[in-house]
Amino acid sequence: MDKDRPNESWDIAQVPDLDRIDVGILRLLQNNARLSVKEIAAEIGLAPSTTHERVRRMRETGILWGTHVEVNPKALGIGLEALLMIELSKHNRGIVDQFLDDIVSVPEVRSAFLVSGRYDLVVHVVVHDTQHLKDLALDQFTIRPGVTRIETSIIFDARRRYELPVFRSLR
Amino acid sequence: MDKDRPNESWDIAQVPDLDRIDVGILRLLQNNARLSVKEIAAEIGLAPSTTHERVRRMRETGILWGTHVEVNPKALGIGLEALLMIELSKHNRGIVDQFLDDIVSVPEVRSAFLVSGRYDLVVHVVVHDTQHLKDLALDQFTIRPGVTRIETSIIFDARRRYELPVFRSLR
DNA sequence: GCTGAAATTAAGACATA
DNA sequence: TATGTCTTAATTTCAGC
Repeated sequence: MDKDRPNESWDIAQVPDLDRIDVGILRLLQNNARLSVKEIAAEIGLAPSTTHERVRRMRETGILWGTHVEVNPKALGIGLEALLMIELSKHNRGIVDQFLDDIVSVPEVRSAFLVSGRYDLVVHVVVHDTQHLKDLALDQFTIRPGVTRIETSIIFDARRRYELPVFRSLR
Repeated sequence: MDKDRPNESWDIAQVPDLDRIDVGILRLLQNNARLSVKEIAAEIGLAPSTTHERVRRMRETGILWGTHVEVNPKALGIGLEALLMIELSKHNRGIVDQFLDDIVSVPEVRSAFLVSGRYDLVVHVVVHDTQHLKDLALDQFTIRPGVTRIETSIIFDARRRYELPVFRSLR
């Protein structure tokens, strides 16, 4: 769903073929991007060079995008996370796109979703404490033109999965 | 915010010291976990072995967690993402924790947040199409005991940042 | 805590089947 | 498309500053 990525939108007929081995490789790498080709090969029962070629191909065709390390938020002084549920007054395309682009440059913003339903935007932010959250909401969101209402939901607990499921037929 | 990680919750006095160089390394690795130590060293102007030692230390102390590759959702047949806003009837701790643990084992769930405010849970799901989304909502969420209401927000567009900001003093 | 060099291991290219 | 070999490049360790 992010912008500016290679091969983000394939024609449905152009989506590269994948088989069960490819999916196995993807599963391993989504959970640990630092696995060596040798380790992956041993896990899935293929020769390292073959495994290497498959990984290379998936990178080239845009199935595999970037890799990211996870950093412990507490180590950076992040003590609180929240979801900001935002209602906009105007749904003009240009305004909404600009809004998305603007807020993603705010350091506290981790992700921003343009959605259907009661709200128009859901924004995941990370902050130091409640004071910081209040200042952020007021200075960066309430103040923006087009914003009619913000509801702040503090995140008490979270769970994440790093492995995407497969909803297509495999070769 | 995730469970079962090393050093997830440091005492505020025990948070490891970081300096600007460490933060620079973290910034680079959050955007590209495949950077070689040599490349990082060149970028920040340090010797590779020193850089390596800093990375090793941050891994050991739990500042750096895992690494993950990003996979193009379209390559796996994922055509639609949504946020499910869920209201629960009972706020008994055990029930809520169990609920979180249960839904994170549903393949379509990417992340689940326990939050304050109008809803109790916000769940990010990935599906093939709208039919799939309907089935998922009914079969996996509406059906669960304790769920009183679900609002489905389809995600039209999204932006993400992979770099966490720093809200603490540095050595 | 930083450096530079040495040893170990991995990545990436290629010829072959 | 899979494999084994080979070359290049990286990681990781360590003695010295």
